[in-house]
Amino acid sequence: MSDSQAARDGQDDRTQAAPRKRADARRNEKTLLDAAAAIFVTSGVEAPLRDIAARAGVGTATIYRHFPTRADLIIAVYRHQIEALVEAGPALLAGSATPHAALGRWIDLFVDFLVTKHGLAAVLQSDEAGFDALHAYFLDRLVPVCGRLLEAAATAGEIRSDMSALELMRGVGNLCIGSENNPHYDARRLVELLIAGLRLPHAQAE
Amino acid sequence: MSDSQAARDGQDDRTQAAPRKRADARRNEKTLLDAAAAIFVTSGVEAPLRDIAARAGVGTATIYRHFPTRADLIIAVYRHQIEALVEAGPALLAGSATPHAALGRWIDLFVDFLVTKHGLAAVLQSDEAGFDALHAYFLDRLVPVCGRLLEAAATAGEIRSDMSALELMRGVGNLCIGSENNPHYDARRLVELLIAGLRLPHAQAE
DNA sequence: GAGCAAACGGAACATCGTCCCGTTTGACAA
DNA sequence: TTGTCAAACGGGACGATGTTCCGTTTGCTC
Repeated sequence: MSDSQAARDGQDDRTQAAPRKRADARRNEKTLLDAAAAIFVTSGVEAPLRDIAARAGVGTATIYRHFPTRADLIIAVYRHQIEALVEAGPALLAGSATPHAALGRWIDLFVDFLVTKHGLAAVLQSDEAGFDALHAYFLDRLVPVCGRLLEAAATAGEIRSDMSALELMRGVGNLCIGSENNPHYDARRLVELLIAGLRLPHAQAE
Repeated sequence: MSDSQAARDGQDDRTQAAPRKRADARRNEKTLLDAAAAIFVTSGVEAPLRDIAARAGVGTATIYRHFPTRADLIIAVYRHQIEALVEAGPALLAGSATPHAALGRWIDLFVDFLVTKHGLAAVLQSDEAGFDALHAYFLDRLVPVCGRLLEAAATAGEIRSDMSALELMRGVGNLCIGSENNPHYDARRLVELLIAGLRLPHAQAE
């Protein structure tokens, strides 16, 4: 639907239809998204807006100007993080020692993203259709990226090749359920074990 | 841990071990539970404590004295409502025109209870074990009561007899998911239809 | 570089959770 | 029954957070 379309060529929509924002406004929006993503990871999606504004170095009103409700902010961060994950895939593959190392780092970023994703689910309880659209968009964008990382690692003989990207991402997602504010459950560690478990016995240490 | 133990033999702990509370304290606790249950139904489990205190006719500090955290209050209301549902079953059966009418009214009370139950799930995200214990307690207590209502209605020839209490309660529970603060989804109406759908064609109007 | 509208920052305000403290009240013994 | 005291109470104070307002700044355009 229009959601996925808007998401795909988002910037075109904005620079095309809208009367073009001022440069500082565009800069602040991006700064806010980065700040919010970082704060969400450490403090959850219910973190005080003051904290986010402070990290971004802007006033609280600026957040309201760009994102009228918290749901708007979370959705924007969600899209922002998906784009970041899409770009991070090839970059990590090119910049890491081995494909498996790249996969591990990408999954780590993916775990960060899941905080936002789960927060989004909590915020969008009432909007089943909207959430489904965002979920479909998330799958469309990230499954291929994860698939390419898996494929590269499998081709290099580092990991077993019978694991689909969808299956892996579901597994990671499930490991992270209910891990917020729970000191007795370290999802990230378990995810690390899962990724480590993908390795084939004869693979070299990275 | 102690939570699950308290869940199993809750009242015994209180009347047995504790040095017996003052009469006004016991009275206020009960009043608070009733008030909170009512407020939860209309405003959800996140309702301001002031509202609950006001309805109960007590000060806000009194809530903290009885229930240090909101989770404690929700858990206590949860137990309180379960006991109320257990007692309501036979009472409705005795006082209603037909078993089917009693079943309908009981399910209506059950829907009220689900607001608390779902709120409890949200609050106890981190305490998987504690929630499981409370969930098991809920099933232990209510499935037989609902079963007796179903049985009575089936024996009276009012409803089909191939519906288990567990299945019905699950269905009702699922109908009520995500219905909070959602103006486009009237769970109670759907539940009514479900209960109406139980009737056998030849059953007399109640 | 001058003017204007857009955008900004931070303080003011409103709401809610939490805690404290002076007062009231129920329980129990004399 | 009455006196005593700890338990319980009410409500206001306080801190944290969401939201809005307004004077100031900043980036576009001519």
